[in-house]
Amino acid sequence: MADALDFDFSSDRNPLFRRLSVSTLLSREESQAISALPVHVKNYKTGQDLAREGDKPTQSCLILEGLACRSKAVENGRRQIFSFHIPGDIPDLQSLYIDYMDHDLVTLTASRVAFIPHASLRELMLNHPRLIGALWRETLIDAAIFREWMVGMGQRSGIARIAHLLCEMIVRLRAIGLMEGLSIRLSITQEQIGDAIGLSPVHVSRVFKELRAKGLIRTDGRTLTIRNWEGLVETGEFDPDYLHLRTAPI
Amino acid sequence: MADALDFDFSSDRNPLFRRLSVSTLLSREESQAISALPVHVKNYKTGQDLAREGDKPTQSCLILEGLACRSKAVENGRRQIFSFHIPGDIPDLQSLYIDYMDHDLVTLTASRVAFIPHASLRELMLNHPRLIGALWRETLIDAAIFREWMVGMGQRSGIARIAHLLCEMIVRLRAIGLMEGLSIRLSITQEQIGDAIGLSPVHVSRVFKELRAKGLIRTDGRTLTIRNWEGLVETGEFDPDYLHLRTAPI
DNA sequence: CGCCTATTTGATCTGATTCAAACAATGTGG
DNA sequence: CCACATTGTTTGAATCAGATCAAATAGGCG
Repeated sequence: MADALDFDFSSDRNPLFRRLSVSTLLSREESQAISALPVHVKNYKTGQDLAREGDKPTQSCLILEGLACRSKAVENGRRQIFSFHIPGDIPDLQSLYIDYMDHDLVTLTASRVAFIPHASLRELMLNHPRLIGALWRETLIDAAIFREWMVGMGQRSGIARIAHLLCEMIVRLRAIGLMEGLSIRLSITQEQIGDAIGLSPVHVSRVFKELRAKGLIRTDGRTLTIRNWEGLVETGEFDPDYLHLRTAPI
Repeated sequence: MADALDFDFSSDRNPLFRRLSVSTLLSREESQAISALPVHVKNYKTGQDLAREGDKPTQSCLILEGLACRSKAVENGRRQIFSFHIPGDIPDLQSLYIDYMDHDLVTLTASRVAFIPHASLRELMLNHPRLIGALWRETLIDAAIFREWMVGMGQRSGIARIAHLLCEMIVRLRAIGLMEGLSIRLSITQEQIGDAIGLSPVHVSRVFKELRAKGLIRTDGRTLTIRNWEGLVETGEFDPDYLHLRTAPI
């Protein structure tokens, strides 16, 4: 973006416009209506709550910069992470039609987030019915990703699950221009990866070692570099269709 | 229903009306519009496909009788079941805004299913905007259930997962009047339970033995009887909020 | 009845957890 | 800028939950 401190919400640079454009060809009027949405941008540090279990949000948020996750704490001090959210994602769009949050939404890095009142989104959809489908679809893709994670947790081995998650993050980050060459900045700890796919942090570490040993990836701090994409895809039994992104092959 | 061979789609007996009424108080007009939807009822035997991975459905279906599940086959001959669907459920409502099926929808018992064209549903929502939220919400609850299953697969022990699933089925069946006393007819094989929560059929059997030994349930063929609801809830760490059903306590 | 499909039980094996400790990286205040 | 604290990663050893393999029962049903 032009300026790190401010966002350009004008028509075709608007992050929401860009997001919905992936699936839906938007008209000038629709695009302008989106740009006219009243947004409220806020900065967050690592580990801050964007929404908490039990909240009844009156607005949804759009990640502009940074990384967030949705998670739920469980009895024994454990927690399950349901999804990681990168710029362009609208992680709590569901709150538009589900009264209260049944999970938390937390930043994982310093982040910049735009909030859009539910009332404005509802009005937008009433005036531009095609946007109903475009937004609804976002929540459906969300569910499709959940299903894919369920397949992993239910049926795949540890190494396949991690390889799959890495493939997913690579494809998604690449789609929004956040891959540099063959590297992504994966701002997630191994413990968080474990919370997401149901493995202990210790085992995540061992699996990473194995992925490195097999020559599939290289890690340098939090930077992840692909060494063998085909191999990674095969190991993770990864098929990007469920992301509904329609990107070029790597 | 009055007649086993036919369904009453008139206003307040209409299964879709009843379903949406759980969350939304519907007006007379809305109710009539729902009743006026062109539906096409069809009977199925056990194990038939209602939709297949790769399909591009032009209608959504509503389960009237019987039981269905959504599942996805994986490489090694395994499969993951994502959800079980009981009468009143609209298991493929997502196909309204997601072009192709990324999983299968299959009957698990003889079933009776009503199909509603997507075009009619879209028109219904355009004429009655409040129904947008009512229907969208159904897909969001769907995702909420996925999240809860993810918690189970990622964080809970085998016995907790099965207890949780049993609690879920009990609460859902009870909500539609399919619990008799403290018993439900659970028309699911132990193997299918295993496919749903990521356990081998052998282990499912052992866990059932344990649940019986603990005096939590009784099984008689496919009939499941609650012996200790509190205990079952505690074992499964079950909190029905995620179902968004608002039913009386058992 | 006899076939086919579920469930149960036993024995063995293994992927992943847990506990523990060392090590590396990152951040913080003096 | 260094010393120190904190957080994340790695490695080893012991253990365990659940998988796998194999075979015996038990139910449904044409």
